[in-house]
Amino acid sequence: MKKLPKSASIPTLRRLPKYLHFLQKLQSTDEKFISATKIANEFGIEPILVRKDLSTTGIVGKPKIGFELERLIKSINEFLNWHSVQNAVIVGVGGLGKAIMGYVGFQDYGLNIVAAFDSDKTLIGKKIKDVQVFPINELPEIVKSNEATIGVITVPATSAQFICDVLVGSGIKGIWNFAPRALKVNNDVILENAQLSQSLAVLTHKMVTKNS
Amino acid sequence: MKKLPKSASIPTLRRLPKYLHFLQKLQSTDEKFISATKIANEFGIEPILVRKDLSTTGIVGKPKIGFELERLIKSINEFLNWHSVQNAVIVGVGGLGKAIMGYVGFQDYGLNIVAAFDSDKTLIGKKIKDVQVFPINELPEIVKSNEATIGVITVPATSAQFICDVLVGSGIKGIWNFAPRALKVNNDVILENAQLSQSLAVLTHKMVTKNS
DNA sequence: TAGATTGTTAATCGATTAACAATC
DNA sequence: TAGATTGTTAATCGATTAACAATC
Repeated sequence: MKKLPKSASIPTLRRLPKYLHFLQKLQSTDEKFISATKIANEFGIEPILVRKDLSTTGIVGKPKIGFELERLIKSINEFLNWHSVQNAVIVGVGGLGKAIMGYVGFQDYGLNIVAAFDSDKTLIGKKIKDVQVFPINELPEIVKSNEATIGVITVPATSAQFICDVLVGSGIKGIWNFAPRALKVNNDVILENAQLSQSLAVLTHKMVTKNS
Repeated sequence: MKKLPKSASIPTLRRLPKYLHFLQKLQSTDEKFISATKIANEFGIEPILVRKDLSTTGIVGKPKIGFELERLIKSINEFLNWHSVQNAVIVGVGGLGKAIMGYVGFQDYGLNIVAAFDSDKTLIGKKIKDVQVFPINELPEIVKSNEATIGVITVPATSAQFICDVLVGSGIKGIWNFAPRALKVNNDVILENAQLSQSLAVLTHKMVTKNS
């Protein structure tokens, strides 16, 4: 029986994809092992922090040698559940929605966008990078028939909560919210906010205070 | 003499925009005051955490009444430096680049994108939502003549470091990096990573472990 | 006045860092 | 063997939470 992964802190979860990108880049070289020290140097952080993060994923390294590259990549991918494909739908085919629909990199994260939805009739029936746009009223049926588990919200703030409710009502288990609005969901649904403003706030504030 | 804002923790900086969105929504009602308790309830967090965050921005509230809505919004905006306009350039006019160029909401964050750059000759000279696309070799001149301070990187991972170096060499003070690659910058340049994978990792991992 | 809320000070909690034995 | 690196245990640091006097 496969044991369930323990949960990790949010800072750890946010660092793991960074490591993964670096490790995948290394795959094109002929390195077979990588040490936590080398990873830490790449990101300017402490080696012990990398060791802790990696051990959270369940991997065991070899003293003096480090971690086997292939196994480490596999361990992180499995820990994040990126090794299995999750079907997702996206609601809101504006600029950001189109960008997400067209981003092939999500395949690396196991995210498979099976359908898009929008209230704009001129968009319905069109395809953006192989993903077809449907009217909102077909959402519940399409979510169920595709066994989609993740709903991506890229609608304007004013309709975000309504769309969220439709998604959750259709059986969606995880909401990835890009709309600048706080959403309310049941306890059994995971909500992750991905507003660009959060990241921009860190940048602009640090720029002002860097000399104080 | 205006005193420089103290620096805040990253968790605080990431929460402030959320409060701001909520407060701006409240502006359309006739509420003039808001308490930290009400804000906390909106986001399901502790009131004392909101009070600490708000006091970091320098605002002082009134016992029993709360915070004056207008002044609170102003205080957060000034703390994040969103009240003054920062000129920015964006490099990489792919899906995500176009989405960011077309997002009018950045005006609320004081971000003014003055020019875009791409190596694709078929894009050069075109305009996406009033932002013109230029060749990379014109970047230093345009950054300087516009006094741009922020560089947004939406190019593929393989060219991200090269573009970053060009931006920093042109005098850019803050890098907002969307490319899935670790970048190296000088100490006097602020780097903020905004990879979608960071946020997705939190979502997908939590979905797997929610019952453990 | 009584109740609600602020802001300060102290306590707790959790994440990061340090120390070090084990080991390839 | 000696040096480098892992993984465990303990210490430190910083963020969150609790307690409570001040006050509109």
